[in-house]
Amino acid sequence: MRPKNTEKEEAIRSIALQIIAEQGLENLSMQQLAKAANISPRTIYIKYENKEDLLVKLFIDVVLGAYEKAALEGFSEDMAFPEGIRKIWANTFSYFKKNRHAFVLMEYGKSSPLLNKAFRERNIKEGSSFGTVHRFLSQKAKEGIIAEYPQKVYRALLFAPLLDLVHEYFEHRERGRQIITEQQLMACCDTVIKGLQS
Amino acid sequence: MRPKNTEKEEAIRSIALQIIAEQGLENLSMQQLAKAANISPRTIYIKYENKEDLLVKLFIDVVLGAYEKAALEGFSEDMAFPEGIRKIWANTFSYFKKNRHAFVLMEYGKSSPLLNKAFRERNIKEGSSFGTVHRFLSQKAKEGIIAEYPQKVYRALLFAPLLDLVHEYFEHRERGRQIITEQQLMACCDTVIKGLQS
DNA sequence: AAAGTAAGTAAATGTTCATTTACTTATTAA
DNA sequence: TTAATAAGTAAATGAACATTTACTTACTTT
Repeated sequence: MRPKNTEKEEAIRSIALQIIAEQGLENLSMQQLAKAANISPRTIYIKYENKEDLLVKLFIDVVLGAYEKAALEGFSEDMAFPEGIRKIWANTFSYFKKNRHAFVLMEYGKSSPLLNKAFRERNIKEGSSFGTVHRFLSQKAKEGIIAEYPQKVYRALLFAPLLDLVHEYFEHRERGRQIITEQQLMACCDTVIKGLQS
Repeated sequence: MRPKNTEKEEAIRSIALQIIAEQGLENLSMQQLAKAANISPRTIYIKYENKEDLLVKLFIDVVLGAYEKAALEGFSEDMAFPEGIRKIWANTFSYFKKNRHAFVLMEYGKSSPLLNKAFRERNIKEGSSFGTVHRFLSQKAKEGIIAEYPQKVYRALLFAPLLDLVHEYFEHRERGRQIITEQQLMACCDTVIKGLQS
């Protein structure tokens, strides 16, 4: 049996992300993707059932999976509250700085019904994606270190500003202006931490 | 001269938003839109140059314009810091609760390169969209009421969690669970305010 | 009341889409 | 070394796409 060429699979994935980042999810076509990856359209269908399957796998496995792993690198539930949050912020910023294309598909996850649904279904199957962070926050709340809120509220307070600043970072970087520095980002992180601490 | 039928224009806009919210921007087609609005495809082209023109006008005029107006209803630059921020949060929540379709296109504004570009160009033309809020925050920083940060950081801290919670609100509402209440939202708002205050 | 005109329609245009068909190639296991 | 088989290709398929053409309708102005 002839073995799969993993180089081609990798090309499909990275070029798909590139097209999505540059032209938008709404302008990605299978034929264009095949052409850009220098393969036949049929080859994509050997590796993915159809276009939706490709998009969902790109989003869940390549983008979300890799991001979550990177975000939690060196994080542990027994860290102090500010220490743990700062670790995740720093990890996230440094990961996406090197992976802009992944970040754009991540943002589509908020708007596209297809990706939204895939995200929900994954969370039901595998439990909440950030189980470790969930426990970390519950523990700190129980200890009285931070105010008691639903997890959704923690997530909004702690991570929404972070992702917004990553977006801003790219917005500026693409235009040759260098505005958001790691220092500013971490100052913002401390502000969020301060708001939550009792 | 036969006058334009504004009912038809309104139908195009509201049905386009509905299709985008339910099937995604990537699945909106001009023919489907015409059919759903009970008009000929040609009629859309009387009112809009092409598909991109329609999307940009929907995003900028209908969605962003209406939202910004609603968000600033009753807001004034001389309000106290917590009072002003709470007003914008309450306005935003109550506006989007009644306009879910608009919120979805708003979220696409973060990911879609076309809408992103349109947003940037509008801000250059008309000045920052939230000029009033910009001045409000600068003033509070000058008075030493809040820490000094770039406007981008204020925006990330003050509004990103709000939009994230609106997203969560719909996620729950669509599934028959009623989790995020106005009370929880405003508690979250107070946490953000507390973090920023010196 | 009738001429002028923009709004509106139905149907068609050529293009591009996702996906498949019919075939070739490369690799492994016997 | 060759039979078996999955990986891969080039080209085709029919559907759906954005947009236009050729025409009709309805309103205003005179």
